[in-house]
Amino acid sequence: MMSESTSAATVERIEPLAGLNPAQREAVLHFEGPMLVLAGAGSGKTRVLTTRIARLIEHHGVDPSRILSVTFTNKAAGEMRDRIARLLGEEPKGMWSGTFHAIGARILRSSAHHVGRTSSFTIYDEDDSLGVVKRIMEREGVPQKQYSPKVIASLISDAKNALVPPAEYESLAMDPVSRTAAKIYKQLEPTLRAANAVSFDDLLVLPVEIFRKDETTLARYRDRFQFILVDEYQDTNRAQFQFIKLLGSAHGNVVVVGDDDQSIYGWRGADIRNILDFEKEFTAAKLVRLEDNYRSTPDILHVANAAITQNIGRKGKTLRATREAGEPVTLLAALDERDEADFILEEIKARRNREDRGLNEFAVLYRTNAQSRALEDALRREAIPYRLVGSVRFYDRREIRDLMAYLKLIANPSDEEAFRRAIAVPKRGIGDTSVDTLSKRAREARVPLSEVAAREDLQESLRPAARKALADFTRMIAGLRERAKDTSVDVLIQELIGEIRYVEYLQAEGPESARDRIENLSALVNGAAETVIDDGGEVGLTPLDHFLQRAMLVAGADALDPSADAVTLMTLHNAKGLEYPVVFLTGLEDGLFPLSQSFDDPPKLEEERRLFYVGITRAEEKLYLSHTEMRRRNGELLPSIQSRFLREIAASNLDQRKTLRVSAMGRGAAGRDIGFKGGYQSRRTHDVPSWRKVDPIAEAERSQDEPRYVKGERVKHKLFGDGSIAELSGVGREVKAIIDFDDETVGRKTIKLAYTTLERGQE
DNA sequence: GGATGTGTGGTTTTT
DNA sequence: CCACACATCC
Repeated sequence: MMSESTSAATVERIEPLAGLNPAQREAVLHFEGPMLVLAGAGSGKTRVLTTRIARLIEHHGVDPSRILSVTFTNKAAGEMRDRIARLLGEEPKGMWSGTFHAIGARILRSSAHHVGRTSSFTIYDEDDSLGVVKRIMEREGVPQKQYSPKVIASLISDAKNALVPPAEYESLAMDPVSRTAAKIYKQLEPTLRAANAVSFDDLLVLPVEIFRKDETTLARYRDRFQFILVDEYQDTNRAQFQFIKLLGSAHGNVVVVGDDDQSIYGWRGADIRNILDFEKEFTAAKLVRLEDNYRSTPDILHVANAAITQNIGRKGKTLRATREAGEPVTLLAALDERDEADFILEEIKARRNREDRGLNEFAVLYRTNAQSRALEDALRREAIPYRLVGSVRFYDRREIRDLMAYLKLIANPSDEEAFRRAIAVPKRGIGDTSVDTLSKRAREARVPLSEVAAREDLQESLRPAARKALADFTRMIAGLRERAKDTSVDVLIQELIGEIRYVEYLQAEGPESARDRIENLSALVNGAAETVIDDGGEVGLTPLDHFLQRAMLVAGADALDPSADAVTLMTLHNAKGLEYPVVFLTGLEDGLFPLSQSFDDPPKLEEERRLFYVGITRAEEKLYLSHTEMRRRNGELLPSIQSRFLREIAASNLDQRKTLRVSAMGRGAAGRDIGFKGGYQSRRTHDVPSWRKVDPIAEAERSQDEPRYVKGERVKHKLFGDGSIAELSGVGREVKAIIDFDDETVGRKTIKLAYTTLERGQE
């Protein structure tokens, strides 16, 4: 295996263009000027990109340091680097490659003063930013009950990604929610600035702001990056477009590669206009289409094409198969998510033996992270190793966040979020009320929170005990900050853990959970040790800054080690850009995939369909599509309807199968016992026999067409007694009623009507 | 200030 | 089903 790839690389090195089809060759040979490459799934675009970069360097003599290559994940950036290195026989030294966020952070480090930060600014993740939003809302007296901080934060995030500044946003805000968001947005920037922090979105927005504001800085980067390449261009947002435009429009040497059919980040601000505007902004851009698919069998591609042609808004492109015919695509009906997981498990075991496959050749994909659970249970039961991508990110674990807060505070004394978290854990006699007092003081005196903590003259309102605790805390952080100057990050973390007696703290709160958590701590220490070796920061970052930055920007898929012998479990979004011989695409049920939120919103539904298309095209040899008859969702067992996406594919293209439990169910009452195993029975499904759900579509429609209850109507509930309907909301199975019950101990309740038996009142 | 318990609300996807 | 905000008590 090893020697094989080495020799392949040697061959490539001698003739890198060999084996390219005409379209690929055209894209590779293109030298200067703009180019848009529409690359279908599996059409060899990574190869095109890497070969082209290698050619720029080797054939055209372009210095690697003049190349900027933007990828969607850090892992993709690393892989691209490796492949180029193999083509060239040496590292492309000085080439910048990474995600927009990583590149933005890098630029910001050296130009931070333009936007009121220092080079050790902290990057706030979503949770941190949400915390800031909440605190501003509190300060401004905005009731969080009325305006959800999450909604406010996401409106602000949308505005940033569309490059709409606070003042402009305010002038556009008409409804109460947007007006509230505008108010918070206006305060957000000064608050972040005071904390010497930036949000994720700022990593894109602030560089653009600097480029626009400061011609010298812009010129520096524009002159440096003579050749710009952007992968996964369909998922860029407006801020990213501006970024590219500012850097690239002068010389026009910009190549973007994308596939409008795989645009799945509209909810994050990705804007399909970017593809159309590219040809407007970069006039006379060359257009190349890669439509030959080298990845999947004809059967799989057939299904993929059938699915995606249902979309109206697309440029239009058909994948052509180049591989030989293989197995048909299997459509599986399972009883519930457990049954589905069991089937997948059996198939994996069978194929592993029969076809001599490694576990890393299998991937199980799903729409939502919550779906991983049944799959994990099944795999764990049989001791089959698996790898969960994304989900609870390593850095999101509580124990890691705790320590990271300390590290952030050590690196950046102004970081208020970090201060708050660090001082709270472990408990040291300073609670929220004290911190709030200090924080208020800090704002009045216009100094960072940590300075108030260090200055006794600003703490007169505190109890003596709290003062003492605060002084100890401040001294400890100062000591660690001093240590950080000449200590490696891993050693620093170890000292920190000892200093705050963190292991003892974890053990005190639960001996059995402590084991896992302590293990994570050593993983953090190991990770820190590796990062330092890995690459020296070139912008004069301290090792700690560098470590923190990396930690904040890793994606779920970045950690994926493809060589490990384990089944991969991940969301469809995480699967972008990956491929596997055998793919299971699960949970194809209306309301889950596509999600019900997209039903009455055609653009959203099309995005869901593109996600489906992305999933299908991950498969090389064998694809399974599965759905269940019923599924547990948020602790509720709900009957499911086969996804409309499946109904769009002609049955003749599919090998249709049922699990034993589903077949048993169809035969009669016996199915019920098999279906509902102990504990699975839900009170809301009580006397609705599952096999009666053979035509759930009709049922869903029926319940939609009949507004069976009206506001004010009197009803009787089996448990809660009589009451009257105060409010009705939702459609179909989602109809909910708020009912005021006469019994005052019951009071007001919100009830989902579909599975509750209500009797009509007498009045 | 902090621990413990209860109600409530929300729940898609992620750099 | 879970996480979180809030209330209550120590």
